[in-house]
Amino acid sequence: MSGNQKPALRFAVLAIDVALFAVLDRRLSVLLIPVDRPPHFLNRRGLPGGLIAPEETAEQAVARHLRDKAEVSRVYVEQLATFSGIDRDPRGRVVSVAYLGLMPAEQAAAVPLALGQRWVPVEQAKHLAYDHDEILAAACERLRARLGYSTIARHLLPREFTLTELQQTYETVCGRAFDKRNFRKKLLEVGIVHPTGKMRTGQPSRPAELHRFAGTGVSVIVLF
Amino acid sequence: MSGNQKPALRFAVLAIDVALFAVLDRRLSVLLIPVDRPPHFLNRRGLPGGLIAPEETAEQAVARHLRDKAEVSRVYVEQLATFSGIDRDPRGRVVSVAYLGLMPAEQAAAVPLALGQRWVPVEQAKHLAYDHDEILAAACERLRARLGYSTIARHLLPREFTLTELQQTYETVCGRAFDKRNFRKKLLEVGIVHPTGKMRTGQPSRPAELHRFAGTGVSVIVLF
DNA sequence: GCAAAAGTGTTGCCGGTACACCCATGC
DNA sequence: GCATGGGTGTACCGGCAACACTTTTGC
Repeated sequence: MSGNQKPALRFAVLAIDVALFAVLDRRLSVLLIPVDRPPHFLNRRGLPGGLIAPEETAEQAVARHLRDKAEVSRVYVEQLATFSGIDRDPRGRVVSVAYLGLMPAEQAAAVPLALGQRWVPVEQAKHLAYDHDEILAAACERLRARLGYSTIARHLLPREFTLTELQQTYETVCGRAFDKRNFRKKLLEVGIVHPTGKMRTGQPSRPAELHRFAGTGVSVIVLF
Repeated sequence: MSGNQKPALRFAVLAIDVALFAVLDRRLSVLLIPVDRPPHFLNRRGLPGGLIAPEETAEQAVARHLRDKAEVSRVYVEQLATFSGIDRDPRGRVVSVAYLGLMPAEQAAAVPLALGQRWVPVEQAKHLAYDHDEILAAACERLRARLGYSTIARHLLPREFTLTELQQTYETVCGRAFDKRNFRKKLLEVGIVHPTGKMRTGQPSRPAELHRFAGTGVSVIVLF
């Protein structure tokens, strides 16, 4: 381990893994794929991922693997952390750059399940293969934190949404309730969402006004 | 840049880079080493770093390179982000896990400069080799942010310090002044620092009481 | 005794939180 | 007309920011 080791220019095996979240049925859920790699992992589940090719960035690898393996495209992702534990993959040394991804519920519902992949509520996503428990825990923690000081929630919702839907998204991810009046006041006066004038009708209740996030992309704010 | 380069660098090589900070002479400074790699980088400077060996984690690689190259040991480091731009190293594909490191001023002053390495105020650390400008910018931003909601500042100070030294450290990193009474009140009532009873004498002014950070390690708080 | 930095409390204001009722629609 | 969720305003309280003078030492 000390400096008298010859610089090892051998191939590094570099991978990406993605904790892709959606709020489904009022639960924070993560997309898991089947893992069956005898002798170490039999009938387990894990996060989607794969190797980084020699001529692509980690971000491009994320997009490629989500497209090819999960038939998922146009998702928001951001880098989480890199996991370099020596034995994280028992087959050999694999260093993984982990990403946090988000999807609106409707888009998540349209993800094909033919490949055995499933949306699983995070509290049930335990005993994953490799070190994916650890990656998932880091991703959850990061998501919860970012919700409070960024507009990242926009990527968990469709373009237009009601304020109740927005609030429920926050409540589901953060695991606690917010006061309806304070929540609306805050988001509107900070100016990160604004009303469209359109109404959502068809429910057996008073119609709700549809809103949109202001601007594009994720910006930094202070919400709570 | 593509696969037709020489074999040793044909696929991704994994490296670490460290933005190692210290507050010296009331300036936030970063440790830079000389970079002389014809034909791309002549007489430039860059962050210390090096390759990750096959049997060590990224954290171990950081410790090893700092020890071997900069003769620096026992520093606090935390992972920053991974940089995987395809052309970030013109010699070939190198993916780098970047780290943020911190040192107390006295320890930084004791770092040997024989190897050409220098502590450089961050505002003068421009035009670095590779993508190190980008890494350094990310590190500065992260350091400033973490100062406000963690006790990370403990690693920029010696074990015992005066409240004025602590405040100056915050002011230097954040680039703005704080009110003396409010600053002390906050840090003391939150309980992250506590007085030792010892005094620092020898200056031509009233002696100041020495303080310590409570507990060990970095914890999460809200300061401002 | 003078220069230099240490130490110490109070007040006003703003923002966060707690809280309850009427409204519009589908059936 | 009734069930369901949508939408709205106020009052209190606590935390943050602004602010100036006295104290202790070295020289």
